[in-house]
Amino acid sequence: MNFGEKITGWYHIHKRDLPWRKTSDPYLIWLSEIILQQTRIEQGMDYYFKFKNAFPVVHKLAMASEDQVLKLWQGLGYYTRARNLHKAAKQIVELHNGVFPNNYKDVLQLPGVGPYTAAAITSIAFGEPYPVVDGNVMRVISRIFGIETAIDSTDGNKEITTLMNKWIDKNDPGTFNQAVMEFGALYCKPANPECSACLFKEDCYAYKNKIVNELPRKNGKVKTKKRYFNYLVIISKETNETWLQKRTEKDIWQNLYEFPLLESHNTMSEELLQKKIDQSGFNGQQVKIQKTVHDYKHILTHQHIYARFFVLWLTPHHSDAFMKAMGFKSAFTVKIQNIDQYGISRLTDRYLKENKLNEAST
DNA sequence: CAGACGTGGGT
DNA sequence: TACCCAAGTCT
Repeated sequence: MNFGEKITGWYHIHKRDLPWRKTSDPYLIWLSEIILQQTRIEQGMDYYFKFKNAFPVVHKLAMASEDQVLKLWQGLGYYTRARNLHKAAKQIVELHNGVFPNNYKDVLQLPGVGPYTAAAITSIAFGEPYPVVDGNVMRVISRIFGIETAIDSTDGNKEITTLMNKWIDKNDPGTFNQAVMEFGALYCKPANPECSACLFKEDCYAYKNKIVNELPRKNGKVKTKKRYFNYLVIISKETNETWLQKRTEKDIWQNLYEFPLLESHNTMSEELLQKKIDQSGFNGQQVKIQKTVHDYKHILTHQHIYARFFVLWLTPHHSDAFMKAMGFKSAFTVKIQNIDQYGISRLTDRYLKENKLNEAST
């Protein structure tokens, strides 16, 4: 069986018409690859166009601020990708004179670019013979060739890479790579694969042995943690302002903005918050919890966040003292109508969309 | 090398 | 509901 010929033949007939397949610009191919890491095409598509429009060339991206890049990335998740994208653009301008590097070794040096992405970019844009090994490829190869080694192990990855190296078309590695991925996305899917219509029916180890649903094998899974986020939505009606702060810790949503946050080990009641305020040294009489918006359960891969938003009304003068007493050192005021200029998480975005801050009087 | 890191869709 | 997973990388 000539796997390479068969799968590229299939690809020429079945491939989807995707925007980043219409270009040979390594910058745009890189952009699409970063956006598509761990992300479905339907989910990343809009972002590809947004970034392409805002930053048509790498130089423009390098000139932007990180805040601008994160704002545009808002809602896509895995925000490290956005920060690295920006960092890499600056690096290309400074180290490569604004010209996108044209070989595997140099591309691999860019922040946010690992073995998969470097292989994808250089094979597609420059015809370098490096095989891609992503989730699709691991699934397709492990099923057809019967790799039973766990794919989330070093050995498993190595076995897949060896087979891809064996079959890659040195004359057109980009097409071969995309063919395997496309086949994994459209036919050899994780659940309910199209085995009855599959051109590898006669060859596929998993199909012949009736273990399609057991391959690829995987080892580990991680436990999910519960976290309790208590946001303080502080409203100064006199100035139409609220307070925000930037998440600078090495944690989720790094460098995005949010309301001042009190994280706790358990649910925080209004009474408990009131108590914390009293204990802060701030005169608790001057602040009243107007309302509490709770029941926001925000689900991340390995974290369940139970969030509630306490709405507090304070005069500008009192809110200043309040923030100081409560220990929010880096928080700052912002006009309510300007909040949408800040990059925020889906959770904060959802709250904002469902609650009008300046109509909090009811 | 195990654990982090988002979001949304499917079963 | 809970769990899986999607064109991975970094620490």
